[in-house]
Amino acid sequence: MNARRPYRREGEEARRAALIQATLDCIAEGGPQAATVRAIALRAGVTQGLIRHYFATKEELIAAAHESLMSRLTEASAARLDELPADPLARLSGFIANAVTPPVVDPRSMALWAASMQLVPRDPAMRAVHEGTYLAFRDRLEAMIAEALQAAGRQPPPGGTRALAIAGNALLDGLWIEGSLLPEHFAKNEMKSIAIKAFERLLDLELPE
Amino acid sequence: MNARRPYRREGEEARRAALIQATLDCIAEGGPQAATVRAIALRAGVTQGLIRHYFATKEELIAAAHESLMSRLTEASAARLDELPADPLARLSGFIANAVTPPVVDPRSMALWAASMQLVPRDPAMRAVHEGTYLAFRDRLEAMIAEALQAAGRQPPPGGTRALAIAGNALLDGLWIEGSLLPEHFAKNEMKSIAIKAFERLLDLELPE
DNA sequence: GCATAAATTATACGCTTGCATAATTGCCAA
DNA sequence: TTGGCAATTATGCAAGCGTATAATTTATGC
Repeated sequence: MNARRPYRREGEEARRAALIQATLDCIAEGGPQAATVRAIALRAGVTQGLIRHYFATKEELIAAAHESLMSRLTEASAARLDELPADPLARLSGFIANAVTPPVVDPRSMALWAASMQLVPRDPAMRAVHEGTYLAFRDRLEAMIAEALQAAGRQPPPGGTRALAIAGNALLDGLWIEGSLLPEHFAKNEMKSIAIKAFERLLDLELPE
Repeated sequence: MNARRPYRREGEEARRAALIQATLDCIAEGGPQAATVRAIALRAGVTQGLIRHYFATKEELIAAAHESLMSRLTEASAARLDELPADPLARLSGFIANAVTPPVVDPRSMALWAASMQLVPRDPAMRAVHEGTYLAFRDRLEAMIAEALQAAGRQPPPGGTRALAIAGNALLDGLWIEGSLLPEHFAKNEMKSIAIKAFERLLDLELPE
């Protein structure tokens, strides 16, 4: 006569958050195929039936997890913005350094990002999220570039700052990926110094730090 | 009394190649989870049992497919090198343009790349392949940068060309990703022009085209 | 305290998966 | 022409999957 497993009732929000967190952990650790309903439930400390109680389908849970991940990354980035100095040049420099060093550069985030990238081409919802976060980041970068140029008394190049923002964004993306994927190939502060020097040349500007 | 399905005997190499191709098609279309033994066999025009005859396990087939993909990309890149002009500046310019325009920029390649990126952190073999192809591409770029600088009579910046190659590689990677992922966000030749202008500023050099 | 509703566990079902193995067929050598 | 062997098909199996649903326990309001 095995006793039934005892349990505590948690609020809906807490349980949903725990399930989402467990889902992300599973994906980060073993890829999407490791994120089975049973594995997620086990990691969240509940039995598998409970998942159905909060998410009608597994697909729904995956989508919620992705949305949570992306908004968390966006929030983190926005929060950091407030911590940056007010001077436009130092501000841009800090923003760049932030994007290519831990904790933004991180194998786990990279794994999760790669997993969602895979869904973007065929899942419209995922695509919309990616589009939104990409443009938000790029627009933020473009604004900071414009302010930095203005502060230094420089003219934006012919064609405006759009091309600079696209290139700068691509540069940061690429460095983020390689820094996360092959961290031991780069010295301690190499990424930061490479990124800032590249932006200095890109913008024809001297950046602090 | 249904007749048994008729078949033709193919050489081992042809069948292996067909199975690998079918595997890549499946992954590109529906992600790794869509690459089931049955789906691959169906696409290759054989029955599922045959896969076991050529690959001891599905994992082995996946690894072979990944290796094939990567070496094909490397070969394609190397083949293009011969088609580039001899003049170092035009050569670098052509190399850059090539990296950010179709057929290199391509949603299918992007999907396959994302799928393998996911495996890099936990599969040592995948990691080794990624490391090798990344460094090969970067070294090639670094050599072309050095030649272009020399041809223009410029000195490499303090710290040498390593930093420039890392940054340039990251720039191309980032543009490749976004160009493949959100193609309709960029005008016809915008990627090419952005990439070349960015390199011009990065290297303080005028590039043709 | 007790009834009641909701949260959670427990169990089961049908399907798909990767893999094994037996049965057959196409092809080449003699 | 015809054996014989390897390539291929066909069939089956156990495990794991997502989902459905019934049974039970926790908490809450009266």
